[in-house]
Amino acid sequence: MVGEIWLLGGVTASGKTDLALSWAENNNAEIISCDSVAFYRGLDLGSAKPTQEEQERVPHHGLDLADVHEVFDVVRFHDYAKNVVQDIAGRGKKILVVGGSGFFLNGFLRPITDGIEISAEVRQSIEDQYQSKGLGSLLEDLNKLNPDGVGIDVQNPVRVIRALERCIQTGKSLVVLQQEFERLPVPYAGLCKHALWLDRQEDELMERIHARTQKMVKGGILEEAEVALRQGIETHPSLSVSVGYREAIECIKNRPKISSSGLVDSITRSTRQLVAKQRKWFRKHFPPDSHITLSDSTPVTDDVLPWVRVLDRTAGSN
RNA sequence: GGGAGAAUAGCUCAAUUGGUAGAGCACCGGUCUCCAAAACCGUAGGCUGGGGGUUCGAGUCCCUCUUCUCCCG
Repeated sequence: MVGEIWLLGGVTASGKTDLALSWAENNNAEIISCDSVAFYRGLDLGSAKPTQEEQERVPHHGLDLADVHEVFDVVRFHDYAKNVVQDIAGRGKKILVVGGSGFFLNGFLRPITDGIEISAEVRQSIEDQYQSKGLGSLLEDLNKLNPDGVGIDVQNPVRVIRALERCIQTGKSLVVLQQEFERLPVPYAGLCKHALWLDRQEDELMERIHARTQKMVKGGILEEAEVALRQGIETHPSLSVSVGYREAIECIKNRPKISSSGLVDSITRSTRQLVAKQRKWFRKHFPPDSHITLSDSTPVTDDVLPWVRVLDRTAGSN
């Protein structure tokens, strides 16, 4: 694959959408949205999905790919993204990936999944064991299969379940699986990769978050959440607790106890928590010096953006 | 004007008959190869509204001041 891919990350409400649109227009690019909520149909307000007009300015991909009762995880996303990237590159255009979902963005830079498919039987039996016998039982099994140690967060059920699934499915120890994982080839090989992430001055960011939340509530996040509830969002483990929808669902269930200003407050708080987590994530996983703090008082032009070229590691090295 | 109750961590509240002040949430920090806007872990935080008294010892009992809530006129 030959072409150029530009990864634009950033915290929520930092101004990714505006910057992405103008950059894409100036640089002959198409946009791939990398937002773990915007993948889903019907979740427009909570994800601050680009409007119809915005989508007409620049071709968009990565939006409205699944229904809320499905799980569109990072594997499915990158299966999809690989094809889209190839298409766009084939048309001779640049690819601008935009989003705040760091884990998904990371999949453009390095392997993040091992490709092991867990059978429904294995998955179900471990889930049943967890429900009936608890985490300790899973840990016992995991320790038996890994006499050399497990090296994972043993207090986190999600981590333990994933690890045990892999050991049972493949018959290999975690150490071996880890070694195999480290030898996986770099994804999107051959593409010239660049990365940048946006932050914004604290006072402006707080204002933008508040404005965004009010727009969300006034625009009808409750109605959106009611539709999503009917479509089964509650069976989705992460969407049902994503920023905006968690609070809206709680509000719907407790009517009329929660006021609209209470809803704005709780969504604002969750958004700030998300921003804090995103900052930590980008600081740790994106290249050093690839970040810029935007401010209304100093508008940026394309030529001052600190894009950092990301060189592929050779397989097996660190 | 009279009566009752309350005052403890940033917030909501705990603290057995008086015995070294705790929790949840928030905040801050950290972990994570497929639920990632998820999940998990950790640190910090209080002269218990002010002042006085009783006691070996007071968040707890007594007096007083301040503030707030409710009730009666």
